[in-house]
Amino acid sequence: MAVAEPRTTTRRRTPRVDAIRNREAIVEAAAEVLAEQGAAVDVREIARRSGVGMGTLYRHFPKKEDLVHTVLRRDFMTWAESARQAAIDAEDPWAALTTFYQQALTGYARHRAIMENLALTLAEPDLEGIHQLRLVIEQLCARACATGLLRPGVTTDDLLLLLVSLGHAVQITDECRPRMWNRLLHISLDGLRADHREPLPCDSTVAGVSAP
Amino acid sequence: MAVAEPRTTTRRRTPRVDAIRNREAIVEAAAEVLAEQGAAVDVREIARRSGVGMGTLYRHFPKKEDLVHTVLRRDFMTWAESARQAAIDAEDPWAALTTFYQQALTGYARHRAIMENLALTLAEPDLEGIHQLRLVIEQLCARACATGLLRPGVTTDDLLLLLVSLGHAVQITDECRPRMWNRLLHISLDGLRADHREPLPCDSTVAGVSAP
DNA sequence: TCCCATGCGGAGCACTTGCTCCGCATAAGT
DNA sequence: ACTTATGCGGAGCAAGTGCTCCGCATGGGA
Repeated sequence: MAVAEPRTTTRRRTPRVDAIRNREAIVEAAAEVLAEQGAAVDVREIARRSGVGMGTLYRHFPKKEDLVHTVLRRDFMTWAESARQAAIDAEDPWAALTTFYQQALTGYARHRAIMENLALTLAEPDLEGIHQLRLVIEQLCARACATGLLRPGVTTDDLLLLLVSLGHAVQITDECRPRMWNRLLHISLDGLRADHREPLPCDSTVAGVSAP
Repeated sequence: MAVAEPRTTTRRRTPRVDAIRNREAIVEAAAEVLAEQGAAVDVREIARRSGVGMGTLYRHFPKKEDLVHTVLRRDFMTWAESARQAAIDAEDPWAALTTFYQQALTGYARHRAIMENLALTLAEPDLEGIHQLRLVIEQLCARACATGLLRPGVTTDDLLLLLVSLGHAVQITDECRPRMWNRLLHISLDGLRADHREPLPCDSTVAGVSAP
């Protein structure tokens, strides 16, 4: 069964080399453009930058969404990987947490398409890379919590929402007031420390608002 | 000179009543739609809701931008006014600050067009309403600072950026995790209190990673 | 070298959206 | 009632964008 027919129905198993090259060029160009301009970009711009025609682009990625997802999965994976590494290298749990935010906000908050989709970490982390990132933050949270440095009751979702929130602040201030967000980060991190009088409101951690 | 010509060139000083009615209907409908869907909405939708034709809409507001600005000015003014009132009513400066954030995030973070434009408070507060809102926050900041409750070095811009940042968090979590942002607000407000060891980084540098 | 399955390019279609144009309706002054 | 400046409606234009179609080029097996 697994024997390939010799001549009549020669199914090619591997794509042609130019097709592979083109596919990579498309992803590369798309990554650039998505980082710069977000997912609302014109598909023609991606085709232009990758030196490829529309037909080629749409054969490799039948929907714009397919291309966007491919790129986002790749970039989120890269991010998660580097974040995990940085977290491992860090001396103590608290340093790991602060370093993570610093790195994330310095390096990835400029990636517009990533920031646009980061909110999905909270709703539906279906994209593989997003899930990986979530796992890293979960670990950071657990470690900082275990050492008693993190304010009791702070959850992974809190840290994620803070990331999304600050990511937006970075995008807003990036051009007109560079690194102004750094002050906000300090403020938020201090609010995350354990030395506070009152506990956090457990408002609706689990969709809490009482049902009608 | 100021005498109006009697019949040949009767310049009407006041517009026709139906024109006034239409204009108001347009603004009303636009305010609704902009709050729900943001400024990227189709102009036809506004015309439809206000029961008016495209021609009418574009005579009153030659550019879509004109209509949007008119609505935003109105809504920002309303917001600033109610915020000012609430701040005056508050018992102490800190309560005024927390109440402001609560009210802003509960009531105005759902206004999509307002949130989209709130970032302008930091860059170019040319819209009159935005400037008014900035003044309110300036007062809140000054009062809380004077009583020593606010962390030294915190500026009006910090409070504004926090507002923008949290506003985004509200929009993100509004549907899937209602009021989850409340926890983030508590964290941030605690970070704003005066009882912290280290001072805030004075804007740029700090941030560890050395400049080239 | 020859052949053809596989892949390529980009004009063009379908739809959206900001804005205009112009024939028709009517408020309001006489 | 009559007139007309003022205002109205909505079809339609122009530009942008996702996606398709089809004639042509070519990698790679023989």
